[in-house]
Amino acid sequence: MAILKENGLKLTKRRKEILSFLIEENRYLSALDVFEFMSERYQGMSYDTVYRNLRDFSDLNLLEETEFHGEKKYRFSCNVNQDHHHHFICTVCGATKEINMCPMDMFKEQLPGCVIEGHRFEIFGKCENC
Amino acid sequence: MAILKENGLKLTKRRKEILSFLIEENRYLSALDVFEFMSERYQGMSYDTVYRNLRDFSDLNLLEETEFHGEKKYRFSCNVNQDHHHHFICTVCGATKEINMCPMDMFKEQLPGCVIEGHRFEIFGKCENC
DNA sequence: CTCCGTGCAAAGCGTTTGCACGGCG
DNA sequence: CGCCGTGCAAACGCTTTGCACGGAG
Repeated sequence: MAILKENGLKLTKRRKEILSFLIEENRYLSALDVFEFMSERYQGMSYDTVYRNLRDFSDLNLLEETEFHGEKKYRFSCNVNQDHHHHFICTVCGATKEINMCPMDMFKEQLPGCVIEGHRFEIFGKCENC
Repeated sequence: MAILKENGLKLTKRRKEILSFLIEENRYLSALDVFEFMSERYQGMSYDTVYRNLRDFSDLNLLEETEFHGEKKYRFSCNVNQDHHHHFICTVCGATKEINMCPMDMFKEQLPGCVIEGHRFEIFGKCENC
């Protein structure tokens, strides 16, 4: 949590709770998911605060951010493991499982003239609980 | 184009032009891209018509649909090659290059209890023209 | 001549922003 | 006590929908 202070962000109750919740849940959540959880604890909790904080956390690389295929909303998940990895993602509950294989390791530059800036590899499906 | 008729869609001038444009461009385009092109040909061309047709084409699997990472809008590209494949995608112009390697071939089910429903593998970067 | 396709307008959804108050440090 | 964080409200961008007219079959 020290990272927050280092970047000039104050350690408010709401921030702590949002982060704790994401760490505890350990899966991809929408802003609405977080908002609903927070609303149970703070009456009058506002959507904007959730968004702003998720955005701030994400900018500090505390979170992983993705969009499920065909969905237009952002999904956030707390990034404890800083190593490069990919995910199996449950499209029902957002649960993730780390996949250590990276297709880029197998993929030897067959793109003459192109500058590779990033990649994305995600497996979607239903986890054992859904 | 016969597919349209088979599914009860009429062959209108706008439809033909939208499809031709997508085939000719051979890259991921936003609805706005298509709208702007169409507007040059038909004054009074409406956004809704573009959307409706892109949606219809996509539902008939005539198009590939994706969202660039961090973008909230849909991108469409005409799917001539029906074989399973992945893409290098230029984040500037939307140009694509087919990648024949599929990471799922290397990936032997290490996800006990999970039902795999789909996957996504995309490489992002700049193409030789951008 | 009958429907489907279209343009127009408005609504919808998720997200972002401006402003003034309130609480952390 | 200064400034960042927050709630409220409104705006935003992209997409979708309802309705009545117009064109394809």
